[in-house]
Amino acid sequence: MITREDVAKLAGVSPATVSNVINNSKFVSPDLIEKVERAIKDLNYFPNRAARALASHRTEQVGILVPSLTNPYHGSVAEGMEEVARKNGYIVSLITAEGPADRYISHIIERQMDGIFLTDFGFRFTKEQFEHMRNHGVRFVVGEGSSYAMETCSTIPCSRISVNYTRVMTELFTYLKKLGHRRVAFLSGNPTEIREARKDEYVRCIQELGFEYDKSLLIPGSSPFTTLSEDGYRDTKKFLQKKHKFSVLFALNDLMAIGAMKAIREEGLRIPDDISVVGCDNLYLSETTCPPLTTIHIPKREIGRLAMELLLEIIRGEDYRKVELFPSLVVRQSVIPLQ
Amino acid sequence: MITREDVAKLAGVSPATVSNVINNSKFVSPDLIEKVERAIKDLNYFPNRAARALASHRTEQVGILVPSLTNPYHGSVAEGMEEVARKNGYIVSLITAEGPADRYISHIIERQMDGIFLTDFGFRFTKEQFEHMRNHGVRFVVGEGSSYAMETCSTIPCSRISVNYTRVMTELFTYLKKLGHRRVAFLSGNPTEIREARKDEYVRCIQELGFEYDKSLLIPGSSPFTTLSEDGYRDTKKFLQKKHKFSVLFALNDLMAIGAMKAIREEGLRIPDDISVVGCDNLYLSETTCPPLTTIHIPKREIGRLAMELLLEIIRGEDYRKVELFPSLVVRQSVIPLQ
DNA sequence: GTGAAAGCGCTAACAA
DNA sequence: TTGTTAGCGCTTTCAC
Repeated sequence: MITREDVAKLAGVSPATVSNVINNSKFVSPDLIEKVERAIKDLNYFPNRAARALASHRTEQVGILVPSLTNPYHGSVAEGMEEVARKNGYIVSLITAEGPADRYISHIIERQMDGIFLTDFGFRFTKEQFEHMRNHGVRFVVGEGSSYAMETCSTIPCSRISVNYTRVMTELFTYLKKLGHRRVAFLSGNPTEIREARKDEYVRCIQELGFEYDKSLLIPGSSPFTTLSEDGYRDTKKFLQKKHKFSVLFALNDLMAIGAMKAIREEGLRIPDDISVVGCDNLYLSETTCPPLTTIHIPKREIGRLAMELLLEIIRGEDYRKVELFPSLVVRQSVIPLQ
Repeated sequence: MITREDVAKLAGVSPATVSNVINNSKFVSPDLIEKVERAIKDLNYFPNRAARALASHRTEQVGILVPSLTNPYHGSVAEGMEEVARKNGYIVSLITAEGPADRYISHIIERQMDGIFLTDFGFRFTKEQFEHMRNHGVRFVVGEGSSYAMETCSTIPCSRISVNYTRVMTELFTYLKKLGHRRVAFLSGNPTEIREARKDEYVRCIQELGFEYDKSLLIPGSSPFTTLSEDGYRDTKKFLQKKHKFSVLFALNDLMAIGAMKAIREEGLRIPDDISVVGCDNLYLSETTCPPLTTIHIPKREIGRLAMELLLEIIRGEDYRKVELFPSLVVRQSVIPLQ
C-alpha cells in the first residue's frame, strides 16, 4: 500500500506538506504543490479514508434511511443524494428500516456517520434515540412529512425538507368539484408521516371545499404495512366489496393508485367512466398507466439532492434550516366529469 | 467518546481483553467476558469502525454499483444485499454509474471497500481498472449478464451470479409458437450485458424454433441509453411508425414493456388482441398493468442476498464460485393466440 | 488466559 | 512556508 510517506519521500517534502496539498488546508508554495501532485500521480496514491476519519473525526460518509427501495420514489431520492455526495467526496450508505431501530442506530454510530437523511421516518425513533445519535456527532436532515416527524422531539436540531400540500390539494379538489364530484375516497396506506400529511390535507379539502364528509371513505391500510401496488390492490379490493358510493379514488401514492386501478377493473368498473383515480408522486410510471394517471408531482431527485446539500451545510457548521417545496398538479386522463 | 480503554478500566481488565471479547478472537474466561460485557452495556460503548478498519485492513463495507435506482429491479437487489449485510455487521454503500468510471473507482479504493457487487456493469471497466481495484484488496461479485462481463478480463477472479435464460426462453417461444405466433419483435434497450444475454437467447429461439428471422424486428435502443418505461415508449413509438408486421413484442424488461404498451395503445392497437406483449423481470408492477403482463420472473431480492453472501465468502478467503439461476415463465393475460 | 506495546495512515497543533 | 510530533481507537504479536 502506498502511503502519504511514500509520496512525501518521492516529492522530497514532509508528510505534512502532502496532507496540506491534498486538503489544501494551508498555503503551500506552487512548486511544492506541483512536485507533490506529480508524486501522487506517479505512485497512484490514494489517501486512506479510515485513517483520515480516525484522525479528523469526520468520515465523509452519510446514510439514507429508507423504508424500502422497491418504491422508485425512494430510488430517485437516493440517486439525487448520491449525485451530490459523490461530487463532494462523500459516500452514502444504505440503511433500510427492517427490524428494531436500535440495530441500525448502532450501525450509524459505529460507522460515525456524519449525518443521515430520514425519509418518511421520524416516527420510528424516540427522542432518546435521536439524542443518542446526536451525541455521537450524527446530524439530521428530515424529509417529507417532517412536520410530524419531529413533533415529539422538537429539541432535536435538524434541517427539514417539507412538502406543503395545501396549495396543490386545494387545486386538486377545486378541479374535482368543478367536474361535479362530491364523494372522494382516500386510499391511505400505512401510518407513516407522509400518509398523515396527505391525509390531513384530504380531510381539510373535503370539509372546506364542500365535499361530502364520510369517514367510511377513508380507506385504512392493512398489515403488512407497506405502500406498494399490491397494498393498493388489496385495500381497494376489500373496500369495493363494501359497496360504498364514491366517484373518485385518491391514492396515497402512484404505486397504490396503480394497484387500485387493477382492483377497480376486476370489479367490472371502468376507469375513469365509473371511477376517477388520482395518485401522488408522479413516478414516470404514472404516465404509462391505462388511462394515464392524474397525479401530484413530487420532485424526488431534487429532494435527494437538496437533502445532501443541507447535510453538507450543517456538517460544515452552518445553520440548520427548513426548505419548503410546493408540488404541482399533473392532469392526465384518469379523471373525468361525474357521469 | 467512550473508548475501549474506558471499558477496560471499568471492567478491570486490559484493553486487549476487551478487544478479544468483542471479536471473540481468543479464549477469555467466562467471568471476564461477563465483566466486559457488563461494562460495555453500562457505558453504552460502540467500537469505532474507522479505528478498527485502520488496524485490521478490513472495513466491513461493501459497495453496490448500479446504473440507476429508478428501476425497482435494482432497488430490490440492493435491499436484498443490505439485508444480509446488516446481519453480518457490514454496510453497503451506493455507487451509481454516472460520469467517468475512474471517479467511482477512486471512491471504492479510498474507502477501502472489502468488495463490490456489479449488476449489469462489467462492460464499463477495463481490465486495468479491475486490476487496480483488486490490488487494493477489493473483491468482486458480478451479477446478471456476467458471462459477458468478464469475458475481456477472465483473469480477474470474481464470483458470479448468472441467470441462465436458455430454458425459460425456450419455454416462452414454444408457448408463443403454439399460439400461432411467428413474428416476434424484440425491444432491446441499451447495450448492456443483460441486454446481450437476453438478446442472444431471443435470436437463438427465433432461429431454432421455427420463427421468422427478420432483423428489422430487433428494435435498437436510442440515446440516452437507459431501460426505463419512457425508453420503451419512445423506441416502440418509433418502431410502430415503420409499419413492420409482427404479432408479439418481447421487451428487454418489464419497465420497457409498460412503456411499449402505452405506445401501442396510442397507435390505436389493442393489447393483446392486435399485439401480444411479453416482459422480463416480474416486477410487482407487471401484475397490475392492463392487461396483466406475461413475463419472466427474476428473483431480484434473492440475487441481492446471494451477492452479499458470495461477497462474505470471498472476503473470508473462501473460493470464488459461480451460481446459476434459472428464471421461470409467468403467464398472465398480455399474450393470446394469433388472431 | 491475560496484558504490554507496536503499529495502522492520517490530521492538526506547534515549532522551526 | 515547511516540518515535527503527538495522538485518533483499534488489532495483533509476543511476552508473561
